[in-house]
Amino acid sequence: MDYLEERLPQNSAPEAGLSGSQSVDRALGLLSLIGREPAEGMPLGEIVSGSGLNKPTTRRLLLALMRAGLVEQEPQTRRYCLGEEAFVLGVLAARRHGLIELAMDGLRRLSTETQDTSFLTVRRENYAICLHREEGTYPVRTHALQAGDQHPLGVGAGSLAMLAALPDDDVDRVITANEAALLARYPGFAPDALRADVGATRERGFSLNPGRLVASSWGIGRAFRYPDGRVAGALSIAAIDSRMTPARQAELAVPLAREAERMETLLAEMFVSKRVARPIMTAASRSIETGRAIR
Amino acid sequence: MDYLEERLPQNSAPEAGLSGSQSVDRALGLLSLIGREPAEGMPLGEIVSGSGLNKPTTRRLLLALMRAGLVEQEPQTRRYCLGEEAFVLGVLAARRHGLIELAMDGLRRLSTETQDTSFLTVRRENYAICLHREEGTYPVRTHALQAGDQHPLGVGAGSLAMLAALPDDDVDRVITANEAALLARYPGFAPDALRADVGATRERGFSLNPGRLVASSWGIGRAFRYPDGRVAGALSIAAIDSRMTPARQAELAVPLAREAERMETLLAEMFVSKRVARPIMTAASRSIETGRAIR
DNA sequence: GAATAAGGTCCACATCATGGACTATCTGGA
DNA sequence: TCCAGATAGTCCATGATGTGGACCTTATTC
Repeated sequence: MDYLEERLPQNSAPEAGLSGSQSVDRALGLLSLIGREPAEGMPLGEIVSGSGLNKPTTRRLLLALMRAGLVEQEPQTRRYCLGEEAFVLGVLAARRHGLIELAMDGLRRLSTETQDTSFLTVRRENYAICLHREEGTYPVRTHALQAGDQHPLGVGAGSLAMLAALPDDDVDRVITANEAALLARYPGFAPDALRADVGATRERGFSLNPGRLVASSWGIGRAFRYPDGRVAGALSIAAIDSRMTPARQAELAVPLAREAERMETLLAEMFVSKRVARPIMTAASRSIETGRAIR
Repeated sequence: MDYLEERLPQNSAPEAGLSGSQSVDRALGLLSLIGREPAEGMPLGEIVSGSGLNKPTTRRLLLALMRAGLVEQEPQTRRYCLGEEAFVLGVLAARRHGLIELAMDGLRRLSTETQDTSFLTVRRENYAICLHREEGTYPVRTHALQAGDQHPLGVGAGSLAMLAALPDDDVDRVITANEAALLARYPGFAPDALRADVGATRERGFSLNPGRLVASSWGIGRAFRYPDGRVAGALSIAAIDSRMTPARQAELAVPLAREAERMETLLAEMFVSKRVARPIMTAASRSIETGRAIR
């Protein structure tokens, strides 16, 4: 009955507030779960175990999501994946949350100037998700990071830049929440190593991923903030190791910092002109400890 | 109790299949309703009347959507609008439904070659929604259509191109479903006028909007299909009337047709290589007559 | 400062979501 | 060809969950 019981100690929190919409929460949790998985979709069994719900309930909720077009099921594989409506909804939401649009010019400038591939990354709970990848012209390119990919906060250049931009206690909370995932799936990103990386990033002024995720695929990153101080996202540049010597790092850090600052200016303008205040409840303000949007 | 009772005769359909997830359906209906509205968001009262639900239920479902980050509420105005998570979800869904990515090159070519603004539009039930707008270089530009805008199928160049690409009985169903909205909010797009436009479009090979929506803002469009024959979307070009003489229409129709055909080729490749078959249930396969995703 | 309207919450009731048990379908091995 | 095992999907009695009338709270108007 307790959701995600295989992850959370049965009574960790005394189930603070009964939501009054259990099934909706569960359905939206499934949506997030399916989105998390790479694009080919998930089989029912995996969704069942991943969500902690039982099969009939899961299926029923999936049918509701399918009715709304947010989820689709492939006839061949019977796998469930995000639907067309989710895509359309994203376009609609982009009118308010158009970080990509805001960042596109900057990313293009970065990739043109440096010839390397640049990225826009945002935070999503304890994870970082790559929103856009702008190809560089240099013929040897790393494809370690695609739009839509997600890794624990701290894994990867942009991701680490955002982690380092958080206050200390948030850094601890995030690393603790991700500890299991880090140890299991990210060798080379032990919790202590991450803590050291955070320190180094703050001193240096930009983050550095020296090929830890994919060998020879290096990257540097820099976070930018909303006017109210919250971390909004990060810009990063990736290249093969031979194009990431300490000298070139310093060189690349200049346009990177320039574009990150420009992003902050753009955000500030947006918030002032549209009088868009900080939303009452956003993904970022939800409990950080659950580690998932579910429940 | 009957959802949307102010629109549907109380017992029009004997409530075909009880879903088994009433609240989820309702919540997702709200999501769609909020997405439909232009970006500043909707006040609670409007959501209540627009959905046909009562206030406590609406509010409770909104809270669930807010917990998931799909909806946000502005503290000042207390209006509800799409949240950051909806935007992120769209990016995730784009890995499968990346029509925009697929179309970007074509749109850039169109805008560069013609100097005018070009658009990607898709169908969403009885409506057409603009997914992307690629600016042209010509100094006088029409801003009649922005990304995220939606109009009844048939209203606007791309929209009309898609309507004309449907089989006759679908055309009738769509126009009938939109009749009230057309008469109320789209003077110049009377149902009969639309039917005539469909015929003209089919004969001509491309659709034409002679400034019907916004005076002097003309456009031509052409639909493209998935390999299985379903309409996938439409490309269109907009310009001021003086740049849309019959001669120039014919001239523009050439690159427009070329790019639409290219889209069909790209889609065919995608479907073959990824073996992505037609989903069991998509937005497009849902009942066409309700006119809304809700219930 | 009273009146109006809109946003938001409470809680008893009964409707709707739940999940154990079942069936159908697919896959691979002998 | 048939069986074993695994995965997908459905049924339906039960009671937990979502519902909505009534009420409270906060802004705005005159």
